Amino acid sequence: MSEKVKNETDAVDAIMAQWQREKPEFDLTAMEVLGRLKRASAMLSPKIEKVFLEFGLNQPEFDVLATLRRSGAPYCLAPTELFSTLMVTSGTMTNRMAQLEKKGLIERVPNPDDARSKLVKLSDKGFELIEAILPHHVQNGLSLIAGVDGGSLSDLNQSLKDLLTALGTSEAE
Amino acid sequence: MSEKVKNETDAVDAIMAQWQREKPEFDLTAMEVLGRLKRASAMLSPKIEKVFLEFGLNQPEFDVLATLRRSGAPYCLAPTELFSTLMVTSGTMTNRMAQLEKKGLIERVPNPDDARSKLVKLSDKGFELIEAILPHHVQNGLSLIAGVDGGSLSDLNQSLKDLLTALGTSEAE
DNA sequence: TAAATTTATCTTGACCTCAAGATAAATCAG
DNA sequence: CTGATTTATCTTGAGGTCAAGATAAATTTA
Repeated sequence: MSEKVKNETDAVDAIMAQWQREKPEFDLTAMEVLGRLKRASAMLSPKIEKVFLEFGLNQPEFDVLATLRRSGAPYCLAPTELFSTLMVTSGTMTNRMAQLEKKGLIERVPNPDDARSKLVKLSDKGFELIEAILPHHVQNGLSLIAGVDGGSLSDLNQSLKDLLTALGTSEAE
Repeated sequence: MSEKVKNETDAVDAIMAQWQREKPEFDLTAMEVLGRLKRASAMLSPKIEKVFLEFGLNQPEFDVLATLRRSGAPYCLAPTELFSTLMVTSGTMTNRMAQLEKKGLIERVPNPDDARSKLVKLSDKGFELIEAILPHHVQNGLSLIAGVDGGSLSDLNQSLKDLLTALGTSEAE
């Protein structure tokens, strides 16, 4: 458990030391791990988005194209499925779709089963773009975690899975 | 390392299965762990902010008050120290300070050493509010991770620390 | 089948954030 | 000491998100 030999301190250690001094009566175990989780996510986000920006997409736009792409042919989903998968509101999805449609990366096609919605479909241009980005995105991810040894990474993955399971998951990338 | 017996699947497993089907040639190890990290953070944020909202603060406002509080008496910092600690821009900090000042939770006092800036100081009201919130915040954090067993949590904390160290940290809560 | 209800999406208004440029004080060069 | 540069902060304009309300189609009920 805590038999590792690493003595390096990160920014969260400094924060915890302050809290310990000011509020010694608090059990800080949760704040520590939750603080690290938040910080890690915050630091990684711009590094991940950087690749998308080089291809003219921001993170939200990439998320939509990636969700359509991994759904498999014909790369077509209902808006409801998209925004529930992506954990955003319907209004947010409306904006994103308008943006992507203007760029010609998706198309709205009539839903034969439900006239209240139009389906969202990856255009040829959108398909080609996401295909072009994906290898770079995957490689970028590998680079970002390259400094962490395999065992620690495997621990991290399993622990996060435990946490997500405990929370009861949902959302996408 | 991977000798645990848990077979539960989370949402990221489903996403990875789609990618595996569509893009079997990709090494998805990074996407998997980064996806879980992002998702865990996204799911936790509203649950953490909920406590602050009950006290009339949002997350950004809490962050400022908490940073001042843990800095210790006299609970007074320069804007630059605040926004670099909190990893936001100076303009964002300007807005937050205006908000908190309007609520009477902070005061701007002249900086004797540098007339370009005014120091930000927790007001009595601000101090009392953060003191009132903190126990609830700490308890809430403990509740949020209650479903994860101690060993997994300890692994998670250490792995995140490894990751943050590898990334080269910065920011606050 | 017509009214009531539910579902799927869009619209509106407000909030938070950032990047880039503007201001003003502090510090440095000569 | 004076102009040039750096530093600290604020202002402005644009983007992304959400909550709540508005629409309109689908479904249920009588």
